[in-house]
Amino acid sequence: MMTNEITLHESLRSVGLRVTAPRLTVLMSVLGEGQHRDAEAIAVAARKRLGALSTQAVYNNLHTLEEAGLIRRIQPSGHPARYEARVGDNHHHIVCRQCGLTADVDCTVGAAPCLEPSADHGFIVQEAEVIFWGQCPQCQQETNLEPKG
Amino acid sequence: MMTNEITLHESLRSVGLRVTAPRLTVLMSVLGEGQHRDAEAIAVAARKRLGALSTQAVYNNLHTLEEAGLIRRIQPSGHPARYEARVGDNHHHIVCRQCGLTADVDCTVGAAPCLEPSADHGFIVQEAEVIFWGQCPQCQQETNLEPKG
DNA sequence: TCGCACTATTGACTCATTCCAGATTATGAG
DNA sequence: CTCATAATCTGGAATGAGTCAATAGTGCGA
Repeated sequence: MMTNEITLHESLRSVGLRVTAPRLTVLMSVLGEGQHRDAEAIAVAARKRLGALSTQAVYNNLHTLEEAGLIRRIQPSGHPARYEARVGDNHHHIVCRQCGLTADVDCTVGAAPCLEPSADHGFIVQEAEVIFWGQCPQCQQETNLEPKG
Repeated sequence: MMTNEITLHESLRSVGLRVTAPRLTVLMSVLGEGQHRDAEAIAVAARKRLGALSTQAVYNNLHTLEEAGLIRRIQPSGHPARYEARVGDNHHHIVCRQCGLTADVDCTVGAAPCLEPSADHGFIVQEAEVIFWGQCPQCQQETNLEPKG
């Protein structure tokens, strides 16, 4: 706990960011249990520790931390943006169409597979993003319980 | 023109949809020039032909047409949803981070590449979506014109 | 031709996120 | 340690994309 906090403190400083209670807490909330949380969930978690925290501060810090490369944002179609701690490795995500639950997926192919589009239309390609769409275990159960589809 | 309209009329009927002027026009606007347009652009294009059309009707029809499989929706992170006509083949998209311009990309690998995630976490995987992020030619130029990055 | 289920319209409303202006505060220089 | 200041936080208003709900209108099969 304490140790962890000191470590986070250092990683903030190492990327040239000021260390504030809100920032530290937001970072902890992204890194902590229940990965791939959205801004709202992160705000709730952070407020639980700080007592109070403005929504704006949550968004500010999420952006700042993302720009600094400490966290990563994923925004699945039709769901609010989610944030995760794993950065640097290129893994993908599987998202539940119903509830938006998101999980990590390591690509079987190992190396980034189709990151070289055939025709790039003159675009400079910076990054490839792969999202698997499906249904999470929880929603599968709920669907099965209903008599009609 | 006329011929085209008759064809669209038939394809609507073939999927069991009623043919109304708004619906036909929205479909034409998605299919027409300037692919990958967002709802707003489609509404503008449709109004140009019809004189008037409610935003709601545009959204209703986009959903209806998508459910019927006549058009496809893509929603790149941070940009409004875009619609395209190509359906059935599995191609991907390259999106400009700055302006959101979207283009089609056929994957070099041919068959869908990494569509089999290693660990699915109990998810039922329905579909894989690949988005390439980059910078379109237009925005490249504008970036180069600015002295500072 | 008629009726009704499907569509369109209008306007209010939600949700995630951003903008703004003023109050606080972390941090480096002295 | 103290101060100045630029970065950060707060509260509230605003935005933009999209949805909901009720009423009016219409395509199309009988």
